[in-house]
Amino acid sequence: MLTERQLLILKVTVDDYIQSAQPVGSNQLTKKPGITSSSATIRNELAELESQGYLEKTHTSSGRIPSQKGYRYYVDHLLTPNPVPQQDIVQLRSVFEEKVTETEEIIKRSAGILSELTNYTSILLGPDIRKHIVKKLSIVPLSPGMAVAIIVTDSGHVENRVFSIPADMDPSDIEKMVNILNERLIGVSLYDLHRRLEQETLALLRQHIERYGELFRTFQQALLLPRADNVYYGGKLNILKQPDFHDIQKIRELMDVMEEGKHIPEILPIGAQGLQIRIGSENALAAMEDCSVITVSYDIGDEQVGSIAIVGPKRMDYRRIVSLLDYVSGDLSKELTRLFQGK
Amino acid sequence: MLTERQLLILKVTVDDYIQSAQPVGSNQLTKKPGITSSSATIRNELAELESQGYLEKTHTSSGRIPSQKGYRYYVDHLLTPNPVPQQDIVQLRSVFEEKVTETEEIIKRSAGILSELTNYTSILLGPDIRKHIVKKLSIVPLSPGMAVAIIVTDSGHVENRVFSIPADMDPSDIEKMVNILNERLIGVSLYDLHRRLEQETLALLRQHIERYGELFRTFQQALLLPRADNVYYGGKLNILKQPDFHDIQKIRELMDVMEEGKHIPEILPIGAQGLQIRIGSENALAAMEDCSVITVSYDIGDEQVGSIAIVGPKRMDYRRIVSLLDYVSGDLSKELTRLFQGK
DNA sequence: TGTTAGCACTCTATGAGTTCGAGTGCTAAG
DNA sequence: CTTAGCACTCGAACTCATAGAGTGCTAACA
Repeated sequence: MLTERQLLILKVTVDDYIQSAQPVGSNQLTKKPGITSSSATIRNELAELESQGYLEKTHTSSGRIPSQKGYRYYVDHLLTPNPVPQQDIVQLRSVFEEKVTETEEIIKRSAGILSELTNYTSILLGPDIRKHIVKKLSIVPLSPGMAVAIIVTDSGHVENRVFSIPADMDPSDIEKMVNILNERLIGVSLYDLHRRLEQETLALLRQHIERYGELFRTFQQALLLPRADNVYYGGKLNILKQPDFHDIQKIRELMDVMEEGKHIPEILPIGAQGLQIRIGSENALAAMEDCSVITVSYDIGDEQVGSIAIVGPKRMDYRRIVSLLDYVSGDLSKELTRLFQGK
Repeated sequence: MLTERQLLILKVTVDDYIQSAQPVGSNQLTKKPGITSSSATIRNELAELESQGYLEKTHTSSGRIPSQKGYRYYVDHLLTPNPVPQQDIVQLRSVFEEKVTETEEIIKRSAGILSELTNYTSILLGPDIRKHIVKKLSIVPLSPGMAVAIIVTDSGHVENRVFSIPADMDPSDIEKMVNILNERLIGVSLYDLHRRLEQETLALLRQHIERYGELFRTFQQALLLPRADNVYYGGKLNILKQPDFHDIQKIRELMDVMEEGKHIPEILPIGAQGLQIRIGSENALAAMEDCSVITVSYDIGDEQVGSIAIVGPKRMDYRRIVSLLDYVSGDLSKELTRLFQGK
C-alpha cells in the first residue's frame, strides 16, 4: 500500500520523466511544487517505491524512471484529466468546417491532425465496410473483353473491380444480369454479399442469361479479392521525432509492423469499448514493447464502430492524449452519425 | 583526359565503394582482378583522379570515395549493363501471373516487388488519370440530402464523390440530369470534364430541371476537389536499411519529402523519356542531396506515360538498377498496353 | 518514530593521452 | 614510367583521470 506522500512522489516523478525523458533524482523532486520534504526523505520514499516495483534505476547511482508497473499505476490512479485546449479543438473541428462529406476523408484528415497535435503516430480505423448495405450494383463494359463492377453502399462508399467478360458477350445479357443482381442484392450487407450472390442469384442467372457461367465466375472472383482495409495513419514519421527511439533497427521493426496491415488487430484492441491504454509489453507485439498505445472507439449511428489509436513511447503524455482522444471520439461519433443518418 | 588505366581504376574504385561503403585504398585495389600495377602506381593514379575531381578523400590519410563527378562519369561511361537475373524476372512477372486486371493494382504491386528486389525505395507514378476518357457517369442517391457521383473511365478507373443534394429533390430530376450528363460528356477526358460541364450541360440542365442550381453547384464542386494522385511507393522503410543514412534527422527530412505528394514533380523528372539518373545534388530537393534517383518512363498504348523511380543512396548499385528498370519499363509498357487496349 | 543533515560511495559522461593500423605523398632506385 | 621504401597523418579504439549527479546509510534531531 502506498502512502499519500508516496503517491504524490510517484505522480511527480512520472510527470517529470514524461516531460524530460531523463531519470529523476531526489534533489530535482524537492524543487517541485507540492513537495515539502527534504531530499533525504524523498530518497527513502523513492527506495520504497522502487522496492514495490513502481520505479526503476538505470544504474546503481542514477535517478529513477517509472517501471511498467509504475506507468500502469499512474494511468489507473494518478491521472487527472485536463480539458482539451481551445486551440486543439479549433484545429480538430476544422475537418468539419470544410464541406467534406465522405467518411473516409474525414477519418483520414482527423488522423493527420491528431498526429500533428500530438507529435505521435495516429492510427484510425474506419467502420467495417463489410457491414455496409448495398445500395446499387452496376456493371460498365469497358472494352470487348473487360468490364468494371461497381457497388455503391448506403454510406456512399464505392467499391469497384475490373473483371474480364467473354469477348463476344451480348450487351443486353449484361444488362439483364445487372437487373437481376440489383433486384436480389440491394439491402444486403457486403458481408453477406458473397453468400447471397451464390444462393439467390445463380439460379436466376442460369435461367435468363445464355453464357452466365463465364460472366458470373469472373464477376464473383472480382468481388472475392480482399481489398485494403480502411486504416488511416497520421504522422508515421513522428516516431523519428521521439528521443526514446534512437535505435534505427528498432524503429524499422516498429514501422514495419505498423505499415503492414495484417498486424492491425494486434495493435488495436478491436471491439473494445471506451478508452484503453496498453503500456510497453502489454502490447501483443514484441516490436512494440517500448511503446504505449491509447485507443478509443467511436460509433456511427448505433452499431458501426471504428477505433482511434495513438502510438507513442511508453513515456508518452498520457494525460493530454487521454483527454484529447476522449474529445475526438465523442466529436467524431457525433459528426459522423449526423452525416451518416442524413442529418 | 583519362588514360585507360585511370578509367579502370576509377571503375574498380567506384564498384568497390558501392559494394563496401568504405573508402577504397591503394592496397585493396591491387588485389582486384584486372589490376596489375603496384600500390605505388595506383597511388599516383588515385592522386591524379582526385586532382581531376573524380575522387575524394574523407580525411588526409584515408582511402578514396567517388565524388559526384566521379559517379557521374561512372554512370555515363563506365556502366556495363548486365542482364537481369532469371529469378528477378520470375518475381517481377508474378504480378501478371495472378489475374490482376487493374492498372492501379499492377502498378502498386510492381512497386512492392521492385523495392523488395533492390532494398531501395521505389516510386511508381501511374498514368495521368486526367487523360482518361469518361465512359459513364452516374448519380446514386443515398439519403434525402446526399448522393454519390460516379465517373467510370475507359481504363476502368472509377472516381466517386459524395455530394449534397436538396433534400426534397425529385428523383426523376436526378435521372434527367444523369441522362443529360451522359449524353454530353461521354468521350470527354477528365481533364476537359470541368470545362465541358459548364459550357455544354449547364444550359441544358437549366431547361429541363427545376432546381438545377443547387444540384449542379455541389455536383460541380465535388468534381473540382483534387484527389490523391496515383503515386505508389514501395519500401519506404528501406532507407533505414542503408548504412549511408545514419542521421535520424536526415532520414526524417527525406521521408517527409517523399511522403508529401506535392514534391513528386521535383523528385521525378516527369515527361522525360527513357532512363534518367540524378546523382546527389543534381536532385532538385535539398533533402535528397545524399540520394540518387534513377527513373524510367513507361507507356500505355501510344500516349499515356507513367514513371518508375528508384531512390537510394548515391552509393547505389547503378548497374543493377539500370538493367532492372530497363526491363521493368519494357515489361510494364507491354503488359499494360495489352491490358488497356483489350488484348 | 519520522525527518533530516552529512558523508562515503557508485556510476556515467567527458576529455586527454596512447597506441595501432590503414592509408598517403614523396623520394630515389630500377 | 614503375616501384620499393619510408616518414607522416589521421581516425578508431583503448585507457585513465576527473567532475558531477545521485544513492544508501548513519546518526542526530524534533
